[in-house]
Amino acid sequence: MSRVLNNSKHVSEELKERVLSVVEETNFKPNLLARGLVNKKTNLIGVLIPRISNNFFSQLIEGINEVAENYGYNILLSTSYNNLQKELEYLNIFVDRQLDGIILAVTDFSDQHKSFFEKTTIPTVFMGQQLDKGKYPYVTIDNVKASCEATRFLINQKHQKIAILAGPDFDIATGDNRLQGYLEALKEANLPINPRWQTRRYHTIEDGYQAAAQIMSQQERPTAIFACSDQQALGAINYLHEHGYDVPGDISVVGFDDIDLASVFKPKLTTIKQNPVDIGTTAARLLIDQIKERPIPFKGNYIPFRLVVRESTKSWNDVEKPNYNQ
Amino acid sequence: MSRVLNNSKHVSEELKERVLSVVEETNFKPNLLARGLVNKKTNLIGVLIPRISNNFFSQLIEGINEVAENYGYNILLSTSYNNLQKELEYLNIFVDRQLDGIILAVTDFSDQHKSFFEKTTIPTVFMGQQLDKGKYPYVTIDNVKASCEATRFLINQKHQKIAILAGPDFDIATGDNRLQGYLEALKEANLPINPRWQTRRYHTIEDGYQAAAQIMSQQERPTAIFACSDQQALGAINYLHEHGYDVPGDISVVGFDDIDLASVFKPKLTTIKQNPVDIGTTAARLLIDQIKERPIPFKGNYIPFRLVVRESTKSWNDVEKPNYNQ
DNA sequence: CTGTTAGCGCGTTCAA
DNA sequence: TTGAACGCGCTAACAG
Repeated sequence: MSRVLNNSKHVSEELKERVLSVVEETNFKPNLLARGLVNKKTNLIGVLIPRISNNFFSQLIEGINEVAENYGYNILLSTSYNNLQKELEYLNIFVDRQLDGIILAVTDFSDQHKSFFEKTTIPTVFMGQQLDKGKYPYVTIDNVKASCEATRFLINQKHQKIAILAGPDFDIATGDNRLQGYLEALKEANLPINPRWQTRRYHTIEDGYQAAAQIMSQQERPTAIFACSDQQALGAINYLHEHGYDVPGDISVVGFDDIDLASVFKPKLTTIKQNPVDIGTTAARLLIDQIKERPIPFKGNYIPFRLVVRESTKSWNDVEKPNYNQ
Repeated sequence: MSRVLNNSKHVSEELKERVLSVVEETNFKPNLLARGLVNKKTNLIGVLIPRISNNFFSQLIEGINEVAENYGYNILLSTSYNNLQKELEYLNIFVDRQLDGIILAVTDFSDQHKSFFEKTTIPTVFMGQQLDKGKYPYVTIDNVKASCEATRFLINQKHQKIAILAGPDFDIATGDNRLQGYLEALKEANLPINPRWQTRRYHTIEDGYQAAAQIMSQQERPTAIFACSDQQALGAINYLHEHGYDVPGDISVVGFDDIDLASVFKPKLTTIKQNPVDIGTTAARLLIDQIKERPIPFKGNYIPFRLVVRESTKSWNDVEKPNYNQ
């Protein structure tokens, strides 16, 4: 029976047919739990992300789902809400449930993470950033480079006073890395670096609004803002509009991600376009390669990005200098 | 051993401690597959939705996840992309994997669905609409009522020519039901019903744009548009802006869902606010009640909604009648 | 109260 | 080539 269903060799045609007809008649379904118990395989991939209701992450999942489906895997989904304890809890659940692999978008990489991944042998792929010096396979865009490019673009547009709304403190990718790219671009152009034009906040509209408020309430104001997420960019623009600034007339704003609505928003957002679905599919393929013990070509897989120039930015040469901007 | 771990009665303190200390030392983890094989329980809930990268659905999942977590369940996530075959495929996988329960957001309810659910005994809760005359437990907002309320609001605003951008043909909730509510409100007010002011399309920005194009290219144009999703509303406004209409100056637009960005968009969207997280938590609780064989009070659970009036609508009395609107 | 054993439904091994 | 027995790791039932 088992031999027929699993396409073993050395089975006579006759027996095969006989078994299959009985299978058909009795509507027999193999018990996947029992099978898993013997095979030590569950055909289940654990996906752990900070939150689902963020377009970026949900698109990652769509990508993962697409290839997982093709290979007969299903997805066990969990969300950490950026909570370290929860994250480790779920990782342990993944182990207990004997999942075949894990795809993970962490923000922070603590010592506890480290010791966890040293202990476990479950194939794992990280998304969103390189971790522990590239010890584990990962898929991401090059955040430093992307951020550098966005900043350079503003510099080419003759902006000299550029603020950045980076991700929260613990977030390496959208915080540290993107801040780094921004600083590199500024240094490269010999522009002054002003710590007061740098904020580290969550990627929400509200936080973007607050960040803009904080930056614009200072004596010296920037002429351009580079927000490390479209959400923060939208929040910032909202603040600017409410306080009488025109975008891009008075201030240019660049976002990050190119969410659905970035091109519908007024003004249409200039932003770095990531392709999260690609990140997801690549991560899933990498994971399945690992599960099947195929050699992995590269630990680090960088997914292309590109700057999409729309209407929220303007060359500083072209704007009539407003008098409230000293 | 088993008795200790499962908190059976009649275990001496001494044995308990002895066992637990060994468990501690050897870092013993029970094999959940073997346990499931015996207990016929997986502590896994299958969630099947049309797509993840839609804020409405991802919030549903967040709600489900929240209560599932509290009860020790994990989520097996699948997406149907509104594809009937895929949907049935996944439902069968859910059965094969012996999930403890299913939460499902279908758009269509075919005969194949029907026969599937007549055969299976897995506890199931539907989200988004009542199905098969309320035979199965479901959680939703009252789409007819909500749509009626939105339309009534426009009527109270003195609009007489009101168009509707409804959901796709096969979609009962955002298509049929919302169209029905719209029609009821019009009849109630003795307003003319114009089939040319009704479209049935997907809930995307692009489709909203196209729908608006279709409606506004006619001889007689409406003065208000009720879009059955914020996405369509945004697309419609985009079209209107591009073609010289002011919103709400020339045309009022009402949306549906109150997505994140509805309040940031210009003009801020008047829309029906659903609470998808509540729908998710309620569905999950209902499902767990069913799994634990607790009696379910109501098959139908209606989650409240409310109309949020912002800036995309205006009383028709207050607008200067433009000459292009005959 | 506790040690032992049967059996959950598979895949695999060992004879035949 | 194939049938039968064994064991995956657990829980439940049965003795003791």
